[in-house]
Amino acid sequence: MSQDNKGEARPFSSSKLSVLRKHPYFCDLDPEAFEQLCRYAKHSTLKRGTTIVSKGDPGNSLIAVISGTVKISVSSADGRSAILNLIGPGEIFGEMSVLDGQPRSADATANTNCEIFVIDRREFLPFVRSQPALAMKFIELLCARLRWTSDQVEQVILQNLPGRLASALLRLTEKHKQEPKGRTIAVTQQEISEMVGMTRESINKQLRAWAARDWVRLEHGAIVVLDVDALRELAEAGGGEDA
Amino acid sequence: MSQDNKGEARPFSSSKLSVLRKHPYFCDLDPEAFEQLCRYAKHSTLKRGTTIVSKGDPGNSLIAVISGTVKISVSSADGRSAILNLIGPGEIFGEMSVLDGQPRSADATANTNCEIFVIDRREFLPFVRSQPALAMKFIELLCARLRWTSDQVEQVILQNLPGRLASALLRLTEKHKQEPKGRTIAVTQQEISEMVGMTRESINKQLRAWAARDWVRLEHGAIVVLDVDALRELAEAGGGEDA
DNA sequence: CCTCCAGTGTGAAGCAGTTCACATCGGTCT
DNA sequence: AGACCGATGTGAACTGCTTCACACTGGAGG
Repeated sequence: MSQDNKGEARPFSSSKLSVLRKHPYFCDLDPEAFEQLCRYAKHSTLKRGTTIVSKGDPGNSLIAVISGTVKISVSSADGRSAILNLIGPGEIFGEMSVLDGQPRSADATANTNCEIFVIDRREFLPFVRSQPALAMKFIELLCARLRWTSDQVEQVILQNLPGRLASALLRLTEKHKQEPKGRTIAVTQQEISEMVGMTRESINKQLRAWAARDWVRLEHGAIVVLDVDALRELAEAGGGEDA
Repeated sequence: MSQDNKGEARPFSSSKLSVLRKHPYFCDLDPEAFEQLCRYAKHSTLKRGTTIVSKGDPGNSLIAVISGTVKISVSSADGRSAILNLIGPGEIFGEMSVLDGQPRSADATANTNCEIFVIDRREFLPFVRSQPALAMKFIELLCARLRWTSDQVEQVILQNLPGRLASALLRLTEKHKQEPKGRTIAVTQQEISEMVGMTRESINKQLRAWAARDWVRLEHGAIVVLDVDALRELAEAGGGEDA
């Protein structure tokens, strides 16, 4: 995997894990159960670009992101790749293989330098079975994932470039809705293009057109959404005509 | 909804429910639990084309298909629609809204005349909570759905027409793998086109080309896959070059 | 400070798939 | 048996996006 796996056997580190504690998936979980879960976690730091899991691998672990972002993607034989999701601090991924025992359905790579916690399937699965409340939490998580992915199918099949791009930007602002006014999405145009399944060049041209109308502002490695309503209208119209 | 909802208050009908009993989701469930589940079920018969649920509705029920097939789809403002899944006898749908309480994420319509059982959320949800084994079953179901949908995203973004079509046919043969030799898929070309997100005309031309090479045989309202390996090769190559 | 290089910006040419316009075919209903 | 309609088959024109080929620019790191 990586050459710099520090802290292999550090079972509990409450300051780091507090990031997880705050997240919707865990915030209203029984404190005792959460603490027990933490005991299984192994810490790792990863450099940008490191492969964490590969599609087809046996899925032996659940991963929680402490800092940085992880890219969930798939790639084709000819090198093109599609980004399915970006996982940020406090979120988890890899739960699907852990829960159903099937191989990994996608690749995961560190999109920036990352800190992660890894929980082994053999320890985690019995724990879920014994904690009905936690099982219900995971059901909710899977439902959320399914809605996210279904949305993506819907957009890619039904909408053209402007519509898809608008939808993708809105979906990303939803996730990152930190400050009410600072709708800054920290993604490159290349990344967006791989999320919506179109070329970077096409995405760039569309974004420039919107920037000229003050719907968005383009920064290096980031996009600031200025006019949410305009984008929402486009997304809902399917992008048919580009006002 | 529909004008011909017969048998509104028929709580138990073991002959009909045996179709469900055989299905992977329920086959190894505790018999007593299954029987109790059945008591909540209400029977309905639906004519082809009937709307069962609409996107955005509150999700108050879980639906099991006894006979016929149900189409899960979404549609855009301009009338185009995308098929997300086809649900056959013994399968269930609508579980997502029941489990997470969010609105329906797609439309469901009777693709043929159908018999269904409907289970109310208020009765079903406490039942899942009280049956950890059933909760784990639903976790597996959600994982399977997520894999199906992620596959669809992957294909639509990464592959061109031949690749997508090949992948879609393979996915459908997987579901219907009844007899080892009779790989007949009962879908119209229109339906396939809405699953892969391309026009019927384009799909028809590609299918004809394959029929000329004896990779498939075209029937009315059905496609018979003759050369699975040829299609698999195309699907894995992403459809790049069409041999 | 200067050198990289990942990220961005932009035009011209090509083509995969759409759109539109039909013809035919098969099953079902009366 | 005829009428009807959903499903299939097919060509010609059109177009949205890709492909390719560049120039630029800002920030990180020696």
